[in-house]
Amino acid sequence: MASKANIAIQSKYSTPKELEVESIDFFVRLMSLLGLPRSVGEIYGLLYFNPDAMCMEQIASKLRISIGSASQGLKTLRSLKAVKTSYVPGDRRDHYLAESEFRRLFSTFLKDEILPHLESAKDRISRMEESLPTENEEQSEFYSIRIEKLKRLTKTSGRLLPALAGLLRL
Amino acid sequence: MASKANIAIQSKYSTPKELEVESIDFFVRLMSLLGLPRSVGEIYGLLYFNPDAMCMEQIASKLRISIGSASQGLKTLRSLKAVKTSYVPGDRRDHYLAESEFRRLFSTFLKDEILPHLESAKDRISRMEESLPTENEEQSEFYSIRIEKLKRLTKTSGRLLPALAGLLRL
DNA sequence: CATTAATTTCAAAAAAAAATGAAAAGTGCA
DNA sequence: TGCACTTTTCATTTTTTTTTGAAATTAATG
Repeated sequence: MASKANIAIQSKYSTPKELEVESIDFFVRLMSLLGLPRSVGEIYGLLYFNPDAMCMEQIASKLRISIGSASQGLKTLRSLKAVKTSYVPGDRRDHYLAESEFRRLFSTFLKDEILPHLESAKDRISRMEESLPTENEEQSEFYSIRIEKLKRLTKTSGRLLPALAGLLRL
Repeated sequence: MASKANIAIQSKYSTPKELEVESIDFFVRLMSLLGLPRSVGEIYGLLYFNPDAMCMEQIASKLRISIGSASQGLKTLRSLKAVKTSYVPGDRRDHYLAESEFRRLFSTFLKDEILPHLESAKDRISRMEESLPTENEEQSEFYSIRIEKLKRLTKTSGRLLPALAGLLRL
């Protein structure tokens, strides 16, 4: 009980309030651009400027969100490889640090959220080609051209997006 | 009144049902990836494989959505430059065709939805720099490095995204 | 083991986003 | 100008997403 964790044993120094607020704001917006819930942005924003690893309870109470949200949010961030856990001796709780390499975050996001859509898009385009009408010349040309454009779109995206993630050596 | 538009005077031929369904499905997903509502994807998907321009009422009734949704959705698509209007003699209603150059759609989307966020991000980072603590050496170095990474992120994005749109000559 | 602390899960509540449709506004034509 | 048709607007409803918190699960410790 003496090692109860709200006795912050090894705290280096604490994030200036102003910096913390701006950081949370920044990442809430960024994550929401990626379609992720506000709580995920809040957690990442809080961790980003924190020199010390934080446990879930600290995160939830600092952000005034429920432990359910915190747990869910951390799960999302873990799956995006946007946080890492750090071992704190004498404390059995998990402690979290922000992964500050955005490249990892984005490439995981691309792999998990975007590329699967590209895959299913390819299937869908195949099905389109099968249902192409063949009777009328002018008619089938119109549809072919449209389908061709969709193919180019998916092909280009499939090449460009991963390249993009690679370029992001931040 | 004789020119009532459901008498489809100049209809070339009609989209095969299967193609239409797949197209709507495709674009509903794509638009939702961009954070746009389902109705916007439905409308664009319907227009994409339609050789003839359609008026709002036709779109709404074909998709079984309200005219309010149709109006809103077309407004969004117009602002993205994803549809063009075409004049139909003897009919005063607006008629819509899909703009099949995706490049335009994406570059408008970037300009309208992403770049403004990048702008405000720059401001936010400036504010962060102002609230950087200066007392402690090690401390301020940690924060500086983090801020530096945010700067690189916004700078890289600001250069990469427009380039991306340019590459998309589909 | 049994206990207690930490975390996850998930049904219900709250909040946010989207769709509806009727009323208001706009538009062209006689 | 006035009428009839078309489109937009927006308060309300519906749907979807997110959050909450209590219960269930998991895991460490004495």
